[in-house]
Amino acid sequence: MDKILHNDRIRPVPEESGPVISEQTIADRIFSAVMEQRLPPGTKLPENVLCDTFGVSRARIRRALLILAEREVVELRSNRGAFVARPSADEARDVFAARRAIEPTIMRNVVALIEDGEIAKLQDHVDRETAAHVSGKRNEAIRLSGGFHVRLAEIGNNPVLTRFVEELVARTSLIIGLFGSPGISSCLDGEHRTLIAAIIEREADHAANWMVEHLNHIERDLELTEKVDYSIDIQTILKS
Amino acid sequence: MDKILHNDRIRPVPEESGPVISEQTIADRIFSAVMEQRLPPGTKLPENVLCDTFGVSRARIRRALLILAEREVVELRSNRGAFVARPSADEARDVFAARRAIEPTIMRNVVALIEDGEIAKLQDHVDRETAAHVSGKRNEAIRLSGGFHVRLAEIGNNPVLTRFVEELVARTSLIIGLFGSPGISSCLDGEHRTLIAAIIEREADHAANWMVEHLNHIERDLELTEKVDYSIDIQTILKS
DNA sequence: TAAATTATGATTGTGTACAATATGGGCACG
DNA sequence: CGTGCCCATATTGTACACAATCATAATTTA
Repeated sequence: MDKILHNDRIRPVPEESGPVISEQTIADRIFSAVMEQRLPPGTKLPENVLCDTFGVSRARIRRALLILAEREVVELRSNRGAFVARPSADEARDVFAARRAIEPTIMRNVVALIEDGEIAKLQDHVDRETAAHVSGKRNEAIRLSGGFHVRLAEIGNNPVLTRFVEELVARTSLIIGLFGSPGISSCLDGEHRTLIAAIIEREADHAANWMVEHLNHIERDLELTEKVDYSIDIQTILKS
Repeated sequence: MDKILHNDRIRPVPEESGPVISEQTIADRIFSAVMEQRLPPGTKLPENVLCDTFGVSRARIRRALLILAEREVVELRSNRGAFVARPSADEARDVFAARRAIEPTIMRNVVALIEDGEIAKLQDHVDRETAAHVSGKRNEAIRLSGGFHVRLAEIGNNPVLTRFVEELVARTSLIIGLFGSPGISSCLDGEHRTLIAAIIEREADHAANWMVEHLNHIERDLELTEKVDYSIDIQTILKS
């Protein structure tokens, strides 16, 4: 298990990548792994393994884990360690509600601010999404799909909202991993194209409304029933 | 300076308050102090002072500071320590834009979910705001004013959005401290009453629009020009 | 006298060692 | 044979001490 985590889920950092590696970098790498569903919800993240993986001391790993806990993608249980978060169905609904609150605004900002070069890049991005889909590269497809929303947030040019969206997109990956049906996600890149079309036409209202619809569709394709892992809940309940 | 920080800005934790004090508690206390403008922007937060203040080891203080840095209310400068954040004018605009994206949604949720008892409590809250205003208790007034928005978020019953609002309200306190004219804030509790009126009438659109207006008014009363603190910038620029 | 430079002190960053706690297996007992 | 208890082990939490870095002040020189 540890070996698998070490060798596969988080790739060891290359030796030539600078003398030290910051906790921010470590957090980002784990964050990316979560976003790409290489680290499934509930995965234990032992400090030793992460120390070996990144070649740093425990102190730095602990800071990285604390950063991730603040972003709600990692759960720190006292004296038990760090785990990739397992959002509940309620949390999932809250995450989507939050995205519906924020991302329409981002679409309006994008329509107001985007330049032609950026539009071409967005279309490129969606092309890569489609390519990943048809060639069955699931991780790649998931990464690009979330990255599209983050990219829009960046174009929207509000770092505060961008940070929120980054967090929400990562949590959405966890949610899809927990509540998603495996085959459903094949329609997402199509909707992304619809969003781009609205952007091109500079139709802020259309763009905002399509974003809400898009998020609704993603949420609707989930099975948001409490698949409680009883082995965990019994433990937690009985201890308290 | 350190003595002032120790004795006044952050009250020493009472001795009887349990054997240990968690980093979350420490972070919350500093967070509250920032929100109440007891800790002005740019204030240095030396680790050993905080150790003495809270009676804990440096390790815990460092974790608390990292939590606060993630919430963007504290800035960690490498090898120089922790400082209360000094938002730029651009950041200030972004914070208000983010609030305009999120808080109208919260108002809609409030209108949909609030119960009569909660309405009475909200009115109580605003009464206390007014009382603090007329009696000149500036800190109290600021705390209650921000707390009103957080309270609404809690009633909105979406913990994800609530956390975002908590952060944005705290950063708004810093922004008002930096860019606000001292006497302006006397109209806020009046607008809060308008918001409550819209909630009572269950007019979701009104409530949402009034929230946007309210946030616009707060932002408009600021002087969002870059008041660069040259003493700081000169240092940073000349060294690099 | 003023500016530059070095030296000193204080503060932060980091690694290591130890203590506390939870997990899992073995053992006794019902 | 199943259940409860206890001990060994592994992992996390915490404190301490040392190293690195930066700010301040004194000193020297032009």
